[in-house]
Amino acid sequence: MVKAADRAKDPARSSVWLENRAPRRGSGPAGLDRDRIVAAAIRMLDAEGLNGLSMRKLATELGVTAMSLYWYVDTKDDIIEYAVDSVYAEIDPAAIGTTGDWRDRLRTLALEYRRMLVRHPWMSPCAGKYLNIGPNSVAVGARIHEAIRDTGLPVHRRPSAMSAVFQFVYGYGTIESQFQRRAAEAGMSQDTFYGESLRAFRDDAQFMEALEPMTELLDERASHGSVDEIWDRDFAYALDVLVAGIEVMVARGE
Amino acid sequence: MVKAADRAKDPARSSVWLENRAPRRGSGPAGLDRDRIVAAAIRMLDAEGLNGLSMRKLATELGVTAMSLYWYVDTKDDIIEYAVDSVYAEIDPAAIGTTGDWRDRLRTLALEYRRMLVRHPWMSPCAGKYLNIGPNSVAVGARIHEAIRDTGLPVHRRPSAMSAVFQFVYGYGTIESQFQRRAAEAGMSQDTFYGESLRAFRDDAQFMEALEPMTELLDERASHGSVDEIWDRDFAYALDVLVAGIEVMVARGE
DNA sequence: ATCCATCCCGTACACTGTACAAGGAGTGCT
DNA sequence: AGCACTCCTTGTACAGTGTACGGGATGGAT
Repeated sequence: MVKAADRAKDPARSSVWLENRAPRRGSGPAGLDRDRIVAAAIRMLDAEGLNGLSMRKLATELGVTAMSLYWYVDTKDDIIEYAVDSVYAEIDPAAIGTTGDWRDRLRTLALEYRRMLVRHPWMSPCAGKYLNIGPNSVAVGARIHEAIRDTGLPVHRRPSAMSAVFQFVYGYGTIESQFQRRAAEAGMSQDTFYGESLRAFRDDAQFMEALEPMTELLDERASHGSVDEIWDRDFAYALDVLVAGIEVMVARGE
Repeated sequence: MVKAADRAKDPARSSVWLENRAPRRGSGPAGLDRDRIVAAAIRMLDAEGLNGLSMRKLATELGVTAMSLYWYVDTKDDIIEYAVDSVYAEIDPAAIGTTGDWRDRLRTLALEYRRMLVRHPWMSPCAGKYLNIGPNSVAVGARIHEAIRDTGLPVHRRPSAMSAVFQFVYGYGTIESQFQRRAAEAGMSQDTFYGESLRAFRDDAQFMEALEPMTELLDERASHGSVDEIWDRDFAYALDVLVAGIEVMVARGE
């Protein structure tokens, strides 16, 4: 029998979910519980960011000492992994359905996914660090797969198509959420922060040459509404591009 | 005059590059130098990952104490930000050119970008944490912009199109590099690691239901060559989807 | 000789994740 | 009743982190 501590340190362990199938449940004297721990961790991550989460602070918030947490969890990283899967539950698979136009389903999924990333800015770096395999994320993945299946693309092309759509959503949501985080940290609205960034950019003679062609583009964009509207419109348009691309491939039978 | 330490802690400072325009250069008695520091940091990041980089270890490698580094740099995060921009230089903007079919240029850029992310697995989490504004990254951005400009898309759609392509590349490169990192940490080849992951997945009754439709897909994919080939083919195909989508939008005048 | 900028280092502080061993609370068995 | 046993919680301790602060060392200019 492998001890929990050894399991946690095994580099081959790719996800808590694959090895630790029987989660420790049931609350003890302190009313502790893995779900409660993860929920508190998410609150703290939302409020203070990835670096703001520490075992001691988390434990204090739960009225307990740091080491108590280790009864329910092998590692701090495990908490984060549980938290990552937990927020995937905000994308309700049931609300998407398994029938209807695949375009609509894909768009809804993409939108929900993006919103989730923006709501939890700490998610983006995590998605690049952990495997994101858990009951909730897998459920979402299944919906995505179903939507792609119904496009009519050949089987061996589906993973690529899934990538094309959802890696894009991930990347887009990342940029957006990081931008919002920066603006919030600077104590500015998104719009003034955007303006400030632009001005800083333009003023910097060091980059003038390379930046010149881009300022035109950014100015144009800035005159088309608030930053929020820009995000939404850009995202919708990019999704249209992807859907159009998929339709072309389907028509080509490729 | 704002002191360096205050500047570093100013939450409004979005990038070292925007505020710290006159980099401290020139080597002192110990032969130290910001370029040397950043180069050593990249080596260490490549070898030991994001968590493996510490000021003390980095200093030791340079034959110096930790605090010496702070003469050339305000913060550890700054080193990472310099490192991030530095690896963008691996995508040679000159090699891409500004003429020729935009499709070819886009594909080359995407491929180089992806390779860069895979070469430096620590880059992906960073891209989600920092702004990636620096001379090298801006130069790459300019090439991307030029390629998109030549598609014939209307000006106000270009940012969206850039997002669609490069957020996808970023997301894709992230998944790929993380997968490779996991495999390496587990001491397996990519192929056996892929097989192991599949088996673990399938064996796990807890997720059977949601996973069932996906195993077919994964099996199909596994039978189509090595993991490396799968990455390449998936990526190329997804790029085709995007290019096709852009062409449709151009044709629609949208 | 003095001053000053530049560069480097030793020490110290608050904080991190977590290993380890000891304790308490509850339950069931004898 | 006493004992054993499992489940949960805690105190202490360690090695490591980023970096603030003050003090040297060096070399060139005056």
